[in-house]
Amino acid sequence: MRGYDKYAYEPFAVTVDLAVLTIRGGALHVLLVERGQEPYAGHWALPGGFLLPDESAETAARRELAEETGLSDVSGLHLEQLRTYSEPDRDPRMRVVSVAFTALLPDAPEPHGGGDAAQARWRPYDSAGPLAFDHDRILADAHDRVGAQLESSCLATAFCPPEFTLGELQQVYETVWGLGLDRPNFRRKVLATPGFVEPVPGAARLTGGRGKPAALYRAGTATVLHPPLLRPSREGRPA
Amino acid sequence: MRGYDKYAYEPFAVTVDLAVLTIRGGALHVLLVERGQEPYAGHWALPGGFLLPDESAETAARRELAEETGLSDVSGLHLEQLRTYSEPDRDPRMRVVSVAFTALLPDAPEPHGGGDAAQARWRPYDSAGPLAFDHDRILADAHDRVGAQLESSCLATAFCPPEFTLGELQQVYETVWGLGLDRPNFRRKVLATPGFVEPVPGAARLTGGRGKPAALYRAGTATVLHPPLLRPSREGRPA
DNA sequence: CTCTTTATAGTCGAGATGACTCTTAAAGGG
DNA sequence: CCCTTTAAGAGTCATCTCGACTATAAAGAG
Repeated sequence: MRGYDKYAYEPFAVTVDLAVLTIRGGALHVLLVERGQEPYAGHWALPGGFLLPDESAETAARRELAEETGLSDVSGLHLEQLRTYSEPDRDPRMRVVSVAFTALLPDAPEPHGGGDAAQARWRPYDSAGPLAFDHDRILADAHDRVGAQLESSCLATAFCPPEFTLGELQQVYETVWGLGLDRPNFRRKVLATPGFVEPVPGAARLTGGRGKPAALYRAGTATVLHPPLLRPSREGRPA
Repeated sequence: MRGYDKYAYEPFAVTVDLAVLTIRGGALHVLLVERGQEPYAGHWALPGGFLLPDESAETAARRELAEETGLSDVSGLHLEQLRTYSEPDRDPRMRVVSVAFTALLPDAPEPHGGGDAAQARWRPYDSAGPLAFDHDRILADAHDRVGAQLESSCLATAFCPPEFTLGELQQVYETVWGLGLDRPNFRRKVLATPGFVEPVPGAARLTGGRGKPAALYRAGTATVLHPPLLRPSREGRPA
């Protein structure tokens, strides 16, 4: 806060950018909007927008999320600050500082384009880029962060509907991490972690096709995983 | 980025705030500056300042760090973005969005007050508050983040001088976590993690007092701890 | 009915971890 | 000079965890 009254300070435009992730058909998807104006007209970008005068970045992010996804209730969705991007040349027109957020959605309703002309669409994460501005970097950072958080938090349930099977939960891990997990071991680990999931008493769901019906679970009260659910590392031990 | 040309956007003042942490005499300390002007004149605050027109937040943070600590070379110090604070009322004078950083220092030279009149001083973390603005919250968030990062990264060496003993490294963990660790187990764990530390060939240091001289180590090349060094949880297993 | 598919239960060994004990090498006091 | 104190570092041992794997149960397809 030094220099408040001593030096002139530069005014900046402040925006929020959202990396909205969901899982559709076993693949990680991200919500993108098509830009209608220069620069990057016709390119895809992460949804976002300017802070209003009386909004915090969190408030603005939640407002933008509601606008872009068309969901009526975004109050329960997982929204978390990622980091702030402030390189001087990240927007060719002017100095823009952007606070990026990650949002995780359980189901994936088609976005209805928000309130303006730009169309919005779910795109597979692997074929999302190249995006406008530095959004490729933001998206990659969001993926890294979410992948790391799956290890030590109960975040995975944010990708799942209110009631889900352990198979669905496992698919969240496999999809985000991009690798397969052993089903009995995953099950043992999840059930041994108090507060991660709690069984829905009598319910079982036909998973939509063949096979034995799976028991249903709800997200538990815990937020951190103790001990963590570590993803297998490539280098086990170079003894 | 929607609405760039459609809506007016509010200009914001953008600052950086720094939670500069070090360990002095077995206690966590934080660098504070005394405010000379209203609001909060006479209160202590985290060092920080406005972004210059052509600076990224990271560049500004490193510049402020050099100014506030008086260190000639801050290029090697650990500096990391924490999060951005943007509540509309966090500064009573105007709308200020602040990007907060954590910085970790090995040794603790007395700060020489920077280039302006405000005095700067190391304060014990436990008796640091109350601070100006929302800096208590920022400082607490920084402590949480650093504590969590000690578990899964090699960050602890950032608190240590270039050559250090395992006892000193352990004290970093104990100080930040606020609990005692078993020395042989800590030693075993650190040495079993490839790339965490590497021995300085023939060197041993008289630790300054009684006891067997300890071997010296340098920070290794690894950045992540696989597997992590978990802090003991209060609830071991309520079986 | 039989095969396939998916959920769930159980087994087994290697590795990691927590709680200890013991030895070694220095300083300091008498 | 000897003995105590202090801290480093080596080693032990039981337990827990985890990965790999096998087996059983419950559904649909043919």
